[in-house]
Amino acid sequence: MSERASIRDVAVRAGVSPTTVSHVLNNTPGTRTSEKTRARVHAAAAELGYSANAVARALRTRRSDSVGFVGDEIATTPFAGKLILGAQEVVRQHDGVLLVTNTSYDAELENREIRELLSRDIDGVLYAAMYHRVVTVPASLHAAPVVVLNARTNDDRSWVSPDEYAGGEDAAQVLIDAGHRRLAMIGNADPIPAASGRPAGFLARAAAAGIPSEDVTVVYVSPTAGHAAEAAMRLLDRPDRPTGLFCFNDLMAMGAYNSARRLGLRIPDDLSVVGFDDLAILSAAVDPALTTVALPHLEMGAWAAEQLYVEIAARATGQPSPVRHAELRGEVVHRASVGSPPR
Amino acid sequence: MSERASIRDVAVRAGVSPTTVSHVLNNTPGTRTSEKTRARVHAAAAELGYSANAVARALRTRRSDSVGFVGDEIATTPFAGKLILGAQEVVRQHDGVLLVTNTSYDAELENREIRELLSRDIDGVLYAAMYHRVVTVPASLHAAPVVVLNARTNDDRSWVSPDEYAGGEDAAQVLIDAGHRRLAMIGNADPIPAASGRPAGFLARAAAAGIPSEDVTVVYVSPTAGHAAEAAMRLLDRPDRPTGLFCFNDLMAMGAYNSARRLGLRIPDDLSVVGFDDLAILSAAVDPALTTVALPHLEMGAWAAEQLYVEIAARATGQPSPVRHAELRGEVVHRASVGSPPR
DNA sequence: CCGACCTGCCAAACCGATTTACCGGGTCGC
DNA sequence: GCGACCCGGTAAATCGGTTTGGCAGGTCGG
Repeated sequence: MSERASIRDVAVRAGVSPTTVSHVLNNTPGTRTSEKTRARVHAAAAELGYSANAVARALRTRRSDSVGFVGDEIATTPFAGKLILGAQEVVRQHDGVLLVTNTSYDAELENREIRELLSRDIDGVLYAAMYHRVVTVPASLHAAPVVVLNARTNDDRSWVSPDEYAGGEDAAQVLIDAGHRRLAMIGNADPIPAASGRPAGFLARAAAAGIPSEDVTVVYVSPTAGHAAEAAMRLLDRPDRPTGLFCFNDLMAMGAYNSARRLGLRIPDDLSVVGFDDLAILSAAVDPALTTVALPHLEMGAWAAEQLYVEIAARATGQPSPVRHAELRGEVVHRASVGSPPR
Repeated sequence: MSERASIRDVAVRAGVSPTTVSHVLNNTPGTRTSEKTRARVHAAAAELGYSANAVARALRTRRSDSVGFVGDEIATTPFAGKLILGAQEVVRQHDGVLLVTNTSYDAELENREIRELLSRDIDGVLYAAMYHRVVTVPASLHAAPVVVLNARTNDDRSWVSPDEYAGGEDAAQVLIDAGHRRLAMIGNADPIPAASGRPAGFLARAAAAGIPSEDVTVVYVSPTAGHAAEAAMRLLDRPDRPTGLFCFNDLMAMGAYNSARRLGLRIPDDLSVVGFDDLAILSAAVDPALTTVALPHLEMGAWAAEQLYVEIAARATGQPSPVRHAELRGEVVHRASVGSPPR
């Protein structure tokens, strides 16, 4: 273990001082070193398999090349993994490392974790929510660069969230493209951004396609498969039923699937269904596989990490943090639940 | 940012030396300090909101209170989150922090990530697989404490994996308890531990319950919903069909669901189905909700972290690492896909 | 020929903790 | 009354890097 080479070892082997080794290996701007010496240093470092001790460096430079990822729940959705992965790819390019913590919606725990991160001189934090909502960044983070991920905030901080409106538009477009002219949406009655954005986009696109407003229905229910099933039952159990149905999320689409089955409606022959979220495990496994609007988790994670590095760099040069916001559009994943309208 | 109090600030305020502050705050064994002084130090630390800089401490002690979590894929399954969460709870109790990395089954990337972790003086690493298999710990980790998580290894290292045999037993028991006497299993033809363990336990328990061997069938197919559906078709499309069906995993159970539906068999009235994995999103959403054997991810994560800390402590005192192995039993999650056998 | 300036390199300070080694002063035993 | 020992505490070294502030020696312009 302890046989790791230090900068002194490299210096001795190259016949120079540690200062020079540091300058050469870091390409420190404003320093000069002859080509010959540079070569000797590089050779010595390579022979010893030297790589700088990140802890020592962090102590001196007050920069640890590590960023914290504080999430509210990491265990129950596959979303967390995608957010983390997207962020990680960017962090890796910066030779950094991700410190992941989970707060379980527990404010006290969150503060303890944040202290723990701060005591490690992290360069910044990604403050992530597992579903799109409005968060407030804890006061303990006031001094650190922070980007809010998969959420928005009223604090003066950068954030990135899904473009819910565009998602609603895209869902409508899928149905319209398939030829549907009688549409419905089972929405979410909760007061969260997605619950208003998705139907707004859906309605707008339907209107833009010239579908009369009496031919597109939106109902709002509690976001469970059970409530969605009831809503679908009411929506579908009549002769002039919609032929294209957009559900607030994939889980609710499963409720619609069940109701359709009970009513003897085949998907996609009698009814086309579009979901939201792209819970891949679920939507690819059911029969028929569910066409759905994916959430751009990978992209959001990457965007947030990029932005965080921008803010970290700004702070390093003493400039104010450039606050930015983004709403990213998800892609439609075409599977088998959408077809032409009946007859 | 830079207004964080240092140990010197505390020392000045308490009118003592940094040495004493360190002794008091860490309760360093073998040192003596008067009650009065201790009180002053604690008061000063509290007033300044002091907490030690973890980077400086790590540099001096060569112990960073951080452990690496290196996983092969973190984005595609909800398993990763549970493994991480289980580990994290233990790590947190040790005032540590988890550095999460993802290798995407890419050996070169893996080595880069490991170097990155090692350069940060991590205390040990959790080497995690997302599905139970046999792994070999990369050579670059030879000097560090390592516990293999959700996998086993032939290297001389600790590991923890699911008890596949017990899972197979439990699945059989669920069906037997419900009264079934004609059983089948759709197994996995891949050469992985789960593929042999689960059927072995299943068969053993069926035999123990006195079910004649000609009444329990096991077939092995490629682990996809499609292949499982075909297998289910063959298994179920005859009069003496089994009434209780165990599927290698939840995804394959979905295939069986589809075939049952095609054959006009109702679940659980005509056919009872037990899955494996407890992909909660999936199994709770389908109709009927799937009874399944859960994988003990949380518990494995916690076990691995505990064991890692044992090995870290051993190393600190110069003892050899106590290598241990564990196979943890998952719990049966009872939902709605198991009922009494028909008639 | 002198001073200014450049080149190439290094010694020492520093980051913030822990750990080692030691030091006054009081107590105790004899 | 003297050495041994305990008590409560501190100064300085240390971990492994980076950064600051120079310092020889050579070159160049005037």
